[in-house]
Amino acid sequence: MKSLLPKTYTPADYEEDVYYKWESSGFFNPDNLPGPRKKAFSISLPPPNVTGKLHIGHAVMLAYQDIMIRYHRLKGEKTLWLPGMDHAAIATQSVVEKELNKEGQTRYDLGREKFLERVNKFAEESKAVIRSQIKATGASLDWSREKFTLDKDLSRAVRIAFKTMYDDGLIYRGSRVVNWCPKCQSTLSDDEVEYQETEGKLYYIKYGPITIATTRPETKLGDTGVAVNPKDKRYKDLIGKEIDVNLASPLRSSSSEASHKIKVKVFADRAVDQEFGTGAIGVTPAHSQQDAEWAEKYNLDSIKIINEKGIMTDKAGKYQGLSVLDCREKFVSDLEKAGLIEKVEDYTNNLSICYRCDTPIEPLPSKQWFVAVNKKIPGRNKSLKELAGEVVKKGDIKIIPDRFNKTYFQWMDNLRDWCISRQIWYGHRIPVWYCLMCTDEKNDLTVNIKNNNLGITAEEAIIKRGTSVEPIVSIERPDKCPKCGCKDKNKILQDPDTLDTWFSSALWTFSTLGWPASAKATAGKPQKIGDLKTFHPTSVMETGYDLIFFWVARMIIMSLYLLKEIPFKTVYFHGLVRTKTGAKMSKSKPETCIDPLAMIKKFGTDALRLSMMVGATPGNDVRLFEEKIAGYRNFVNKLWNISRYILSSVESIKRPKIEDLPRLRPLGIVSMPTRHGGELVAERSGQVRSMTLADKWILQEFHQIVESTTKNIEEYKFSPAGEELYEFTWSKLADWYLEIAKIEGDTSTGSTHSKDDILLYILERLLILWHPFCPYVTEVLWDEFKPGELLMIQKWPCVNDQKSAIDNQVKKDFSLIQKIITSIRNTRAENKIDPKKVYSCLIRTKKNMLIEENKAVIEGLAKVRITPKCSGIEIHLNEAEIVLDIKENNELKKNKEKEIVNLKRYIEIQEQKLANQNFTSKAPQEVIRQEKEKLEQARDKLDKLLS
RNA sequence: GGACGCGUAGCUCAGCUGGUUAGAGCGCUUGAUUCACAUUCAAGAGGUCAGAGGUUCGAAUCCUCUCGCGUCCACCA
Repeated sequence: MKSLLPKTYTPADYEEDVYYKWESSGFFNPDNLPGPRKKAFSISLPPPNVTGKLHIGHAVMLAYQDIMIRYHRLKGEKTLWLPGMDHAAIATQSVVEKELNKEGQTRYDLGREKFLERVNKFAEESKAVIRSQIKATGASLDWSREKFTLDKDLSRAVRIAFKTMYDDGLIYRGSRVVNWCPKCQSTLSDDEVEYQETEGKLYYIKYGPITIATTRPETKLGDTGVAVNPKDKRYKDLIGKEIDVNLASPLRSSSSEASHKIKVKVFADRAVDQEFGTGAIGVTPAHSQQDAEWAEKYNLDSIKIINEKGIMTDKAGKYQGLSVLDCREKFVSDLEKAGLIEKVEDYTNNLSICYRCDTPIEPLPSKQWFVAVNKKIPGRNKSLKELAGEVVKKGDIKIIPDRFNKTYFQWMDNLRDWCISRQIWYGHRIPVWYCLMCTDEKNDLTVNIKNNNLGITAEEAIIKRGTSVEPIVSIERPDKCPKCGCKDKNKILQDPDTLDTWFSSALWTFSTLGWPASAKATAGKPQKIGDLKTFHPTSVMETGYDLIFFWVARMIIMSLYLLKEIPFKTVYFHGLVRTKTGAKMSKSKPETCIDPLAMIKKFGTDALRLSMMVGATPGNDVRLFEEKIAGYRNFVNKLWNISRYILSSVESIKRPKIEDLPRLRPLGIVSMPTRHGGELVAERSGQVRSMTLADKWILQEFHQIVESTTKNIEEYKFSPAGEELYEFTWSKLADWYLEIAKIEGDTSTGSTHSKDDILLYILERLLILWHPFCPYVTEVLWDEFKPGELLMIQKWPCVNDQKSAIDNQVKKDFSLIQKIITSIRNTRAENKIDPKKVYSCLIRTKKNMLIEENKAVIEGLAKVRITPKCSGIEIHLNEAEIVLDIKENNELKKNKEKEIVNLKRYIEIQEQKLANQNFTSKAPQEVIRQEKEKLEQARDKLDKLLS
């Protein structure tokens, strides 16, 4: 054995070297793993955004996934964990824009090309930072397969996906009211809109014969209708009529500028709530999705009065050029002057805001690209939505915890067409081109250039907003216009927009495995080759429940559509990390955030990982704080010292080199206890010796923990797995067995019960069991144990049924020994006697042999000397009576009285229970037997206490 | 408005396919400590399992309602 390990484990001294050792071994790559490994196990890492650094949420997901990956690798499976990062379009672009702003510039100053260079540079730097931070968490990712959503091949996958969908009619360009963020200068999908309760006003405005109520008076300048409920008697006569409304006073000023006349059509729709406001709603088709739907249904005009910058357009008359809020103020004041405001109430409304920048969303009409989710897919007679709902309903994809099934279905059922075009520069540019020679507007290139402040060329602006330009959808830039044959590159322009970042993320499980090159298109299911064939569908998708809609649902949609198979078999949702008081950790309040890297530095990666896993239930949030992490740091140190003790004790008693010790069996087969002439024995170099009760007990407990850990991990019960292993390691192995081993295994006193083989046998396998949870410390210890070997590719222990059968007698007997020891210790402590003194002690029991066999253990651990005769304090256990040679003090007497009262009460309860005929006739025999036994034991004990 | 989660020891949480005198870690109290570990060891105190009904021989666990906390979805203009 090498030099002794230090007393305390200092993670920072080892972790980097260990990771280097793992990575350079090549075993993160499944192709290099030893053995046949027929079964594959794969996880695609949810790609972190290249926006900065790792946060605690990443650490959680990495921990869960690494546990699964390491477990399956140890199980002998072909295990792939594929890393990558997401370009995170808007998020990344806005980080860089902020940097630019600090330098006094905007992206428009740089221009598209220069700006993208800058973002790419930032992304590359960010990737390097994140990569090293991920490594710090111990994640055993196959870096040779690392991907980035903007990689060449992945970008091509995106374009192919787009074209395939376009050709199938599942992607279309349409003019609709979209969610527009005036700050990001882009559309957002419905899922990217968040809601915030805001104190506002509800204005009652006189609309000719009708009064309407609104929270956004300025939009009334674009009203073309008034909606009422069909049952509402107040407005019955007006339904179907068109009314003229003048939204300013003609009295004060005679100039036409001062008045704003609109024509509104009154219609009835059941969706209108009669109770709200006046029961009449001004309808603004251009600036509300709901109103736009009505406009289509009731054939209303749409007047765009707010532009992309949040400024009133020329259609707003004299308010043109004002910001929305300025316009509201001015307009309300004008209305007031004109006497058109009936009243103003305080009102709390749910303001829609951008999930990235919290800016209020401005719904406005725009020509954008959409994914049609309700349209039947040609040849499949199902829509994307139906496809994605089905696989979860049928159970092809299992969601853990299953309550998220409901969330999933609800979202899927209500899903509307997905707006995928974004007006930002960073991302996958839409694979669509337009031929200027084919458009009627080719002569209008100079028109409206002044209004173009979107940072795109005038040509692009016209193309994008134009109506008559035929899109050319193509995977690569077309050489010529398929329609007119024009070959002039300057006349064939690409759509300036980019795709929603979630569009590329939706392809993640397969675009990273070589799709589409690795999937030959055939009439039926695409034929897969290479990695795609081996690793897709992936085994598990592990992510936070906050991504269920953004990402998980969309991956399911895309995989089913493009590959005709599910992207993953199981979805495991972990909870979000919160502070000790349950508050959300938010980037805007750095003081609330736990920095995973700081914790790793302070307590070690293993401790951080355990603190995030143990005590957490799937889908429920976890509260994390330093004391908790420190607790697991202590545990890791305990494991360290257990190993240190075992390894050094083996050496100290002059064991031969570890290699020379009898190998019980090759790893992977637990074979320790064998029956030999009816007696459990250890096999060692042909020599047979009997095992003590403690030996049998710890081996039995160990085999149970091998089984339960395996089962727990297989069933995604990571927290119970960790808890049970923790309990075994600390309470059973360290606190009991090691202490006993010190006594029984002390060969210097003539004992013949050397524990070396059992200790090494357990330690070897225990390190493997712990490895998925705390990879670093176990690997360091393994190296001390078996220098030159790598723990991460050992074989996971398994137990065959026969060997793991529980011998209840062993359990009972050992439990009695424990109780005897504990009760003596307890009595000693309560009587405040000399802790060092060895007292005489008499044990009366039917199991004399048992006491005799474990005499040394009892004497050693309870600090007593067992004698045939003794008087003093009596301790009454169910199966034994103990007399300790010490004088009783008052405190103990009080305790005794208390115990008598408790026992009497308990006996009464048990008697009543057993006297109840309903109980005895209906409860199972086994339960009745147990209850009777408990009653008997309680009575015995009471008798003894009273005697 | 709809759906979901949570409310168990001072704190953070397990347990919840019904049957233990309800568990863990931290904290607290008492004591120990060359001999693996003070990031330790031994012992202890501390809970009418949010409340009220119900089902059952039996409920922390199943059902109903109430209260409190939180989340998601929809959205009223």
